[in-house]
Amino acid sequence: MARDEALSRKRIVEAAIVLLDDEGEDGLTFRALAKRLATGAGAIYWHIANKTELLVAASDVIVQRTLGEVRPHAKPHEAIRKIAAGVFEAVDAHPWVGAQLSRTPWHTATLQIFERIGQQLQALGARRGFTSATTLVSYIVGVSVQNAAQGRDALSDRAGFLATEAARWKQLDAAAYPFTRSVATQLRRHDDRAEFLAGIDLILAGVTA
Amino acid sequence: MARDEALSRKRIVEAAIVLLDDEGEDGLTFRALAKRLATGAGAIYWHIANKTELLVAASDVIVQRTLGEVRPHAKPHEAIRKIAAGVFEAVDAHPWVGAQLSRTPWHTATLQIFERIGQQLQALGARRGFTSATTLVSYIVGVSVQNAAQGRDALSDRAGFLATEAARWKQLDAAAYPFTRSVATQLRRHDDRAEFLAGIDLILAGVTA
DNA sequence: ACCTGAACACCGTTCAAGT
DNA sequence: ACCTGAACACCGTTCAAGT
Repeated sequence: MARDEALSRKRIVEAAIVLLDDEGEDGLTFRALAKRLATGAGAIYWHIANKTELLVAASDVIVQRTLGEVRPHAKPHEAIRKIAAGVFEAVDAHPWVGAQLSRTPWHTATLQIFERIGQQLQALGARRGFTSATTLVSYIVGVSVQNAAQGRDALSDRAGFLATEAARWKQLDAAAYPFTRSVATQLRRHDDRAEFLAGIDLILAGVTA
Repeated sequence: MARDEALSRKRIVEAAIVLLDDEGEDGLTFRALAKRLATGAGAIYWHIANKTELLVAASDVIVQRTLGEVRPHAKPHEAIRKIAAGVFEAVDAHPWVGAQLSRTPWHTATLQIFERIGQQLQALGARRGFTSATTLVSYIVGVSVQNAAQGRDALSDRAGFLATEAARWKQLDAAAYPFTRSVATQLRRHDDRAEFLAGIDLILAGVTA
């Protein structure tokens, strides 16, 4: 639709998002994007400086949209969990956003997450707001990115993947990997999203300790 | 030196590390690597399947070396700080390792960090060892990656960079960014490594709460 | 002002041909 | 068994030429 509209930065970024979601990060090429926009590859450069800027703009759109959809919550602790879960799910749904967030930290997208978290920490009466917010944002972005990066192997058969991994952990050298072996069973039955939120609770326990 | 030795997986990986450190991640090409090894690009493929495998092998070497250099410490809390600081500094010195760690989580390198942290958590008597270890490792890897990613802008003139950033934060819209504005001063005087370790302490406070 | 598309300077990877 | 290097199928980006 709207294939005959004039080219614009907005249309280009939106087409890039669709392409990234459809084909993955490798699928975004100027040639493929130009084809979808029914134009030449060079035309895009009139509106966007380069591929980096395009990726930044695309992931900013996703993060902004995501945070806009996170409803406020009266309890700060619960509000922080909702923001965290929102980012986690957004990066899970758009794995290419994860790579982008870790590549350009403290730009618009991360700063918006930082602000939202910080406001809730203030409401919580946290003493060391800066350190607490930094820790939480780093954790949220870090886990989301790592989750998205491994998602591909595991997506189709998550239970099977975890079972195989757990079996591998159990066969590790007993002298070198005692801890990993001892928690292999927990790996098999764990849920990434729940584990991520448990980490949020852990950090918040430290913040309010 | 040793330029006339036979090609081997080990020599290739070591040359790749030097090249990555010298020229950055973009500097690692099979052509450049072949030139340094005084051979043809195709020769490398006899020993290494592809570029991904080469990057994984190279970052495994760095992480293994790093963890080997972290001296044990009688106090678990202090030991965890030392492991964390070791990874942080290694990724800071070899930024390309960061990208690799977040790209392939739970492979050899990350698993070794997980094991080392987990052992200390057991020594600490932490109840929920799996969740605690997962949270700490995610945080350590996440922050290290994000720190390495932004390092380039900031490396030459760290104080100036932070001052500029802090000034930018203070000029943000007051209604939309109240928290960020309120901590701008702390950004200017903060130290990345100290802040990172403060986050470790925060999480450990939650673990033992 | 904006678009086109060929051209440039690269990549990772393959593979026939050598030793 | 191992190495060579040209060739293939791509990239991001530029730019003269068009409208």
